[in-house]
Amino acid sequence: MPNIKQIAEAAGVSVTTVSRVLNGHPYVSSAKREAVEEAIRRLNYSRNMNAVHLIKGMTQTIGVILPNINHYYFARIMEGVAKQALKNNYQLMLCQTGYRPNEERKVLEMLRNKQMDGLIICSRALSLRDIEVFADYGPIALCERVSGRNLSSVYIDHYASFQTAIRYLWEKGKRRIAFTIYRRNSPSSRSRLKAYTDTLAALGGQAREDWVLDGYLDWEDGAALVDRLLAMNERPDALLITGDQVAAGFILSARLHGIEVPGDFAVIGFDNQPISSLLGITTIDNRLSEIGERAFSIVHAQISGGEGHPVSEELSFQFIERSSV
Amino acid sequence: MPNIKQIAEAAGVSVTTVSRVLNGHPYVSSAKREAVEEAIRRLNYSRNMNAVHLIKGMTQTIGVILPNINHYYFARIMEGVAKQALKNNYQLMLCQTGYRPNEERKVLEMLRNKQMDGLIICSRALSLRDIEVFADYGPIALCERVSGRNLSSVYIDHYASFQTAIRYLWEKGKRRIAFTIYRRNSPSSRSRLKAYTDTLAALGGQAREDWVLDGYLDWEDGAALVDRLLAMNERPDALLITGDQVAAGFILSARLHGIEVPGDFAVIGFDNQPISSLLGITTIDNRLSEIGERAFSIVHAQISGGEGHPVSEELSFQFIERSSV
DNA sequence: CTGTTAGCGCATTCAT
DNA sequence: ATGAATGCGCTAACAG
Repeated sequence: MPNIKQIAEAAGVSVTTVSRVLNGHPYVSSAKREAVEEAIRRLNYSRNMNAVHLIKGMTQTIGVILPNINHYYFARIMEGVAKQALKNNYQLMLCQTGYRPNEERKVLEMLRNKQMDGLIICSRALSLRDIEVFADYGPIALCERVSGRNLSSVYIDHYASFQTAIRYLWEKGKRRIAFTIYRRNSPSSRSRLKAYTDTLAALGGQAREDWVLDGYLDWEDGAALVDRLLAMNERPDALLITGDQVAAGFILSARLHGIEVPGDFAVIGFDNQPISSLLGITTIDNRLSEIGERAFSIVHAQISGGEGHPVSEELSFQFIERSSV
Repeated sequence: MPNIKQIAEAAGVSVTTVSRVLNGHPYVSSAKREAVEEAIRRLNYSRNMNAVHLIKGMTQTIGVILPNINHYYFARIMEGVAKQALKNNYQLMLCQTGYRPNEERKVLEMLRNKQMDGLIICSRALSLRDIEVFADYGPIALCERVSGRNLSSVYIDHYASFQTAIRYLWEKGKRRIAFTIYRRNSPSSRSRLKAYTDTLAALGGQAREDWVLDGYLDWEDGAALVDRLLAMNERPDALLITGDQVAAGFILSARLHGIEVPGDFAVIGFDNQPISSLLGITTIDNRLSEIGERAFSIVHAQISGGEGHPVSEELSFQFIERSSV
């Protein structure tokens, strides 16, 4: 592969002039411009972007941390991020770290290394304190509510969405409400647990610790939920299921057991996945794609606009009433 | 951010020595090694990887081209790729190009640019001829059958899998077999169409052009398929549906219309997605995650092992009999 | 409008 | 075991 110097020689100009046409700068006579373009074509030249990255101190790349790309929640966020990245001519580093703190640290280190200009964290194992340290090296946005830190944030109000869902169930006459989550200590789970407790207390209902069901992430977990409920002495009459694929797994498995939704259990799902529409699951649209798009745009704006303060942006969820309650 | 020279000064050694401890080389006295490590810690030094990439002519990054990450098929392949990337300490550039030739070209250009050391193409719009040109700049693997070119390939024999499915339907007494695909001119669709024609001809059945249904990619497409079938004068009695989410969309929508599977239409899906298990869909496991893993490993081996010839690797599909036929 | 020159930060001969 | 010097390929003052 030839370099810029060889192109300069071949075209009979200086490297500066080559660099200028490469970067579309003005002040190049069309004669020289054409000579350079001809040399580039003839020698099959292509710029070595690593040299550009070195000298500019930037890579036009942002990283995305997520536990697993093969899950609707993350793939949908990523889709939104990628859409904006394409539009803004940015590259994406996909970092599937499986909630392993050390892998997350390696990615943060890449920000420091200048392999990426900014970072989006869809979900995390590390503490905010550990993450914030790296904000000195480039803008970081999280897909969760964060405040009082040098970190940007795009989020849905999970507390309010849970409150909405619980009140809806209550109005429909449900008094025995349980809910499922994946990780008990995730930020969203904490908000939801608090909403569960607060809202039922306000309504005069009962928030039961043994009705907080964790470890539910995917289709098969939803299917397994049926057995767990059947084994209970005291069964709930309504379920909030955080993730429509879990809700779908539950509903489809329930049918096989002769259990009816909403008859035996009312169900509210989350994310408004395509499957929820097909099964008539009442759900809450968390606007995942837009979260991804906004996260990208915020990070991108901070990279371009010379930093500025971190941004916090709340997107409003949407309650979608169908027929599972 | 300090650079290697400042660390050298702070530690009272030369930059060479710093570089040596950075890269874990031998022949450094422990006294100097510790001095360097201390200086690194004290000045909060981090290597600028762009300089390393420039001088080494490599980036420890491979790119992945796919049309859309928010689809089971691609997310599952990507999961496999990412698993191996993590294990081998490689970075992944996710390039969601939406079947736009120009975007695919930009990614190929990045290979030439030395922004990535190799490339995996999950699905494509460009011709093999256009792609092959770039194999001079780094190993490229496609997730489809390719031969006689300077390109590696990991694939399932779609011809054989279709043949298997059609014969199975035939044995079950089905004589009016239709099938759905997404893109009519994709390589896999061509194989499938040929298998459809050949196999039915061999069995003495009828391959009908109007029973080749294209444009079916996702859940809602499956749901829409119901209407399309109902509008037909002559209806098939069996469907091969390439993608379990499409099959699921069809089955769930069919139920709402009082149509029975397998009673009115037998269905065979593809990919062995979790939903197929929940709905009892007979399907063909295309081993997507392993395709991703193998694609990564092949590209990685070629990068490390100084090229060598392109590799072609066929993975065997698995027919999974359930209750939709 | 054009060219000379000086780095960007690092790895790596080649001496010693 | 260590260091001086060279260069990876490019951009951007600066000087004309």
